[in-house]
Amino acid sequence: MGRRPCCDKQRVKRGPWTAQEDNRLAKFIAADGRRCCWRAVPKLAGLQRCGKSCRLRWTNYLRPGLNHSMLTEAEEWLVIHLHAKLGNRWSKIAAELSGRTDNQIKNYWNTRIKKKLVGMGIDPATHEPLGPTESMAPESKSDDKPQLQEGEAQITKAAASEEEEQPVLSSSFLWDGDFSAEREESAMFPCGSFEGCVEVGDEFWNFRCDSLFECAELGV
DNA sequence: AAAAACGACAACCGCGTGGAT
DNA sequence: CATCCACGCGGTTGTCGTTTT
Repeated sequence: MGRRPCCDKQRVKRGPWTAQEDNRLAKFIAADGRRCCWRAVPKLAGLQRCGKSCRLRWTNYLRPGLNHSMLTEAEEWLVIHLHAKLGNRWSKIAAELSGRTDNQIKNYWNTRIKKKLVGMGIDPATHEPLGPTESMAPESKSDDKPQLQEGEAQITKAAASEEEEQPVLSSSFLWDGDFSAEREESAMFPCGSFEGCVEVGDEFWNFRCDSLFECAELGV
């Protein structure tokens, strides 16, 4: 429909941001940058970037409170679980994880989780088993009291109070991957079941896994 | 040691949406 | 109601570091 481009691509700098640019943008936004629209920000902050680029840099990298470390196992579970529920709604998924951005979640999904799921025989798009092994389907275990099987984890949203019983999210997914080679700081829980609760934003999520499963950085 | 391949992530792009006029 | 504008979202690409050959 003949939209106007977001910026003059001829005059605007592109590519990776330098520390100096980061500094300028962060200082400007911290001062009173959010009182004007993003389009005006680069001009006022003395940057040769377009407003869109500034907004992206701020929201994905410079914004206070961002967690730039790798996702924890609990966060990975949450991402997989939320993706099964929401699909590629990265911003919605990111909103459930404090200090994470949609871009971060999206990249993590595309580069790591996707491969893990494929390696486990699960279609990342549908969360259904790949190939003819239909018996692996999560729906096939819809008993009232599901007994978690080898490598299976369950995540439920913890009730906000003792009266409030209904978990907003409650389901399980198969997990028979091996993470042991990936994180040195990980702790192995070689047998039996392991349960915990992790704080994500202002909410608490319970998780449980039986049998061989690695749990890292959970702080529970 | 050098080149090629691969992986991870930052950044860009186009489109949709909602508010203002 | 139509149009403009700013912003946010999701998909894609580019860049750089690491690993493999």
